[in-house]
Amino acid sequence: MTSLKSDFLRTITERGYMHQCTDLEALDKRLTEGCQAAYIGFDCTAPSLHVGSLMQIMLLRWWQKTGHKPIVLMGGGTTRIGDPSGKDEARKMLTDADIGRNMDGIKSVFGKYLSFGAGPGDAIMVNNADWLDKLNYIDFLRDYGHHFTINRMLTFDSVKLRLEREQPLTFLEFNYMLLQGYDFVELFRRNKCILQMGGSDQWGNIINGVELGRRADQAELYGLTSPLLTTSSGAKMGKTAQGAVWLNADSLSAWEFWQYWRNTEDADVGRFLKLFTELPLAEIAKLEALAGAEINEAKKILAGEVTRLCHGEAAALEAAETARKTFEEGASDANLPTIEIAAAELAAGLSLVALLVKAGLAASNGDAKRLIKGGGARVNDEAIANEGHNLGNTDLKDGILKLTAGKKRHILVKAV
RNA sequence: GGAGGGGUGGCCGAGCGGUUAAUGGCAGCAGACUGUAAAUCUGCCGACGAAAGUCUACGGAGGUUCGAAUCCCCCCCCCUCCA
Repeated sequence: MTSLKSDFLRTITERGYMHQCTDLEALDKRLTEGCQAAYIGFDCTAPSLHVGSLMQIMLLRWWQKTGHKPIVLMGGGTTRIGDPSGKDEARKMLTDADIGRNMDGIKSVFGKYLSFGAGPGDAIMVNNADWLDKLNYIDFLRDYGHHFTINRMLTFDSVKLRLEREQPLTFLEFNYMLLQGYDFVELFRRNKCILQMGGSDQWGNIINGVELGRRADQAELYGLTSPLLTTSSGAKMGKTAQGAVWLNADSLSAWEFWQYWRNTEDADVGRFLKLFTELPLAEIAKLEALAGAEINEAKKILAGEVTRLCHGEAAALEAAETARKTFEEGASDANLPTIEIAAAELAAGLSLVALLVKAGLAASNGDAKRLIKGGGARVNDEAIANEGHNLGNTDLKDGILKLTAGKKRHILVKAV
């Protein structure tokens, strides 16, 4: 591995992005011969990407930083089919309108990580609906179908696992890999794209593209995957109680995003610093060596760096400061998530249960009661164990009341 | 088309006429211990209701019964084998 000559491969190997590569040596050589194009495809299944895609985004960023051209492929066409990779069941069909909306939401995040333009090293964004939607069924089968054997397709995990688990796999989904394979060939033809990257669950799909390129165009294409990320305790990356850790600020606030990284498990700090920040490796080595409570400093740096990339410097600093005041001083900070309620409603006496629900700290009245009964509810940092507790104007301090559920979830309630 | 096996709460998976809002596990929430970590231990874990209680839930629709997730009929869906 130390023999790698290209900046890109050396960097991503050192930092832990590398899982599998179709031909590491040949790709390494290609990359030393000047600017190349590579792509990663993104499904349009939700209005925002989440941290599960962050490693892929960082790969494209390193790709560009090391002198190459990134292509962001929006799966406007393939999302109409649905990738069966790693899934036990077909996803419900998304309408074209949903896909369009999702794509609009997803697009915005790339501008923060990549520099787009018309120059040779500038990133571009393409939508595979542009070519997939126009495909003619019979033509496609005749031109490309004969390059794929069912025998081979059945050996890919996305298909094999479904069959082994006796879960249905529809013909629609079965076709997905052909289309993704065709995407690669299309991007090779259009943009001289020679590399497709993706998560390890995309290996089969990527291989199909590489092989199709060789068979159809005698092209030498490459594939590279990143490892599936789990936390040290085995959980899939990017899930919290509230759901996925979204990258778009309107899906998840910068504050919550910062908090997610701040709460990284000790054992993951070094790994995450390498993958999700651009700090030099020497500095990361020092940070991850911190023992005991000191590693919290490394977590703050991690949170700050990742948030800065995704949400900007100002948001990152603000989140850090809010966290400092809230957790280290035990004070309130005006930048904590805030909801507003009518002053009259509070003056008339409002139950703590109702307010917890209103603030989103409890899912239902029953949930709120359980929270209170369990000793997890606090008003202005004072624990309240009485389920029937009522709040009034006297609970306001400068027109604001601090509501807390558990140790970490704080909401400011502002009477207006 | 034929034969057999299935569809249970976010997931896995018991139950197979009442005491079953439905065992158990996972996930989740809260508390304790800590460092806004992990592990561990404890409690909670359908909705509404102050409560009594009411409602919703075991693929869908009917039926039998005092009473059904459990029995019967029809329908839908999935899996396996056969044609």
